[in-house]
Amino acid sequence: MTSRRRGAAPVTLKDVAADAGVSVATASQALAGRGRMTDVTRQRVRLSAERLGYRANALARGLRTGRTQALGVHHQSAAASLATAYFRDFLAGAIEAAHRHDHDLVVLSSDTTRPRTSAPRVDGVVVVDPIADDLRARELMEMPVPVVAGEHVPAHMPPCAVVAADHATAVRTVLDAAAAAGARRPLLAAPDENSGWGNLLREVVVAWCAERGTTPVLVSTQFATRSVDTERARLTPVLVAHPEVDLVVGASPFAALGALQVLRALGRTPGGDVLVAACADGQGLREEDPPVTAVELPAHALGAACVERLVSMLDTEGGADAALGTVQTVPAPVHLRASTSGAVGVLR
Amino acid sequence: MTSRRRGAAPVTLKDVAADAGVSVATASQALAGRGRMTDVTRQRVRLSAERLGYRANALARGLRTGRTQALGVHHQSAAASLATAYFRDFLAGAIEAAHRHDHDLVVLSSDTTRPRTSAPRVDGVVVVDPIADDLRARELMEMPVPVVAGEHVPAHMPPCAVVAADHATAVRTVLDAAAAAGARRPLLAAPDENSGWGNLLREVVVAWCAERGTTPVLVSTQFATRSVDTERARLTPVLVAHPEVDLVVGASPFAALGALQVLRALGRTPGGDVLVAACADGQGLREEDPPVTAVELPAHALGAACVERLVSMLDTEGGADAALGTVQTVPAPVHLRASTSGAVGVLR
DNA sequence: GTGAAAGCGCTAACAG
DNA sequence: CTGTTAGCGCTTTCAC
Repeated sequence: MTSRRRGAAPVTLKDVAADAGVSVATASQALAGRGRMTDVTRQRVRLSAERLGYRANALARGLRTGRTQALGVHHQSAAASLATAYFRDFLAGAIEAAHRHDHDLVVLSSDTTRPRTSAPRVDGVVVVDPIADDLRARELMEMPVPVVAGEHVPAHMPPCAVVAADHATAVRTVLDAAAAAGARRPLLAAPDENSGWGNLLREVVVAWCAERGTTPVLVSTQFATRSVDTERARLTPVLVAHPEVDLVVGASPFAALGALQVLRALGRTPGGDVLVAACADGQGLREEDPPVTAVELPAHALGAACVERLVSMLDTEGGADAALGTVQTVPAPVHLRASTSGAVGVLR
Repeated sequence: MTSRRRGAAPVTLKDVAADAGVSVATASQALAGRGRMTDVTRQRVRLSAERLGYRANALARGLRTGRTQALGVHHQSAAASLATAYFRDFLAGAIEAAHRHDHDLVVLSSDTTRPRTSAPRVDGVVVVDPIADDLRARELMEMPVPVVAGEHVPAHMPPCAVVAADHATAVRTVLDAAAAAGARRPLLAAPDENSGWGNLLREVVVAWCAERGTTPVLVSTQFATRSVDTERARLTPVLVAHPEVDLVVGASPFAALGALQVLRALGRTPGGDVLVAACADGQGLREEDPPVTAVELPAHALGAACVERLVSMLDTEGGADAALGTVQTVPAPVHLRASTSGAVGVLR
């Protein structure tokens, strides 16, 4: 039996070797299936190992081999973020993928008050939603460890491999749908330049407008803001000053919901004389009247894709360097709803 | 600046020592704030470390000190379980607590098809919902590492410290409420003996009945079962055979919902001539007609409490051994709803 | 005050 | 075929 008392000294390779009457080196090779030796010896070692309940010390192995079979995930305030469906689903996807490759998944301490005293014992890191002023994220991205960013990296952060939702396509779909329903002057409320996502949304909307000979009204929000009230306060003066706006695109559900409130207060009719959409779907949006058109962020798929990418970088010689700055994208379905007036349904 | 190329060799203590013109030993002590040396030397070392962007190698440190500053969580099929509010909230609580103590939280690979090849590099492990036939859980509990079980440990598993919701008090509250509304013959549908939770529920209900000179009807389910249909199929013959049952207590929401369906099909009136309750709250229960009385499992608090307990065991000499088999309990509020007929409201 | 040396448990190169 | 040796990066004891 392998059952042993808690607190008993762990069984080391030395113990196994002694028990089997071979040297540690031979024992190591026997268990790893490497090296050349008689099958008898190998079996003897294996038996000893099993009988003693031997488990290799991952620390020692990692120190020697440089691989730990563990991957890290970082998200600013990971614990609080678990309350959001996005991070939760992302994490579930990441865990599934990591376990599929027999790696443990480490949720890295996101205490931002102090830097890490030691480098995390992981082979690579996924940084979810890298935000320029997140110190821990920056710290991780500067470490000599392969990093995959889940979502675009803002300027002034070290480059790394990126896996992101295909926001460009999705947002264009939304804009086209709104244009088909008559919209001409969009307003975009998106996170400021600390967010790569916000930057991308701005780029896309500006480009789309330019193609039509117009320019969007732009409002900056904070990535971490999770309140309809804040967004409403921010949008009110802008919408008052720009009565010509006939399409409000909010990055977050909160921005879209805030816009809805402001527009109604201004006597306008969402889904009628003004259209509204969000670049990230959320429960509240479906339940509004009118339901709000939104991009479905494929959180689960993104989490899995980030880990898959990381693993393949790890498995490829020089893979991490080759991946620097390259972007892999995951489709983001668009849910067209009544708030953009025209057609209704899902576009994948 | 500390920014360095990806793939560049990590800065080791040796580099720092060389840069500061001292030995590795001195460098180590300087950074740890231990040892006796002039403040000048210490500062010089610290400066070098910072300038080079030194981060201690957690593997090497762990190998030497036996502490890794990381804790593990195990749950059978962790990834799939993230879909449940329970595990998600539990994990959030655990992560918060772990980060509070500056530990990383490792979601251990729950691939049950093969045993771990190496022991996880963690100082302690939380096993959520230990199930007797979960091989990985058993494996972890047999390792020479402190373990805290989140929920009661079934028979035939190694003993360990336990943190559990106070099901006994909660279920008695439910039973008393039902009795006050006239219920006399309870049926309990709970997971089989592989689940410590199921065992406890049975004990409590049997004891409660014994105090009233009766015995409950007992139905066994599987812990992993997450479907109303399965539960309905299981309950149908039993409820047909026992028309005298006037209170159905389901361990999971699924069992309670299944019971509701069966009872209605049999022409009975939940909340009227038969009462229904669940030992774990879930979204579906609140939305039923009548809404179903249920115990709120304090998942977040449990997750946090498990980690806190683990940390305190780690900090106490011999704390792990002392904790073996002891149970710490977390209050579980009871939501009395119309399905148990009488009073309605929350009891904490 | 500071450095040299040993060793945590493991694996990889090279002897025998 | 198997054992010996060296060393991953760090901490700790003990000399100097």
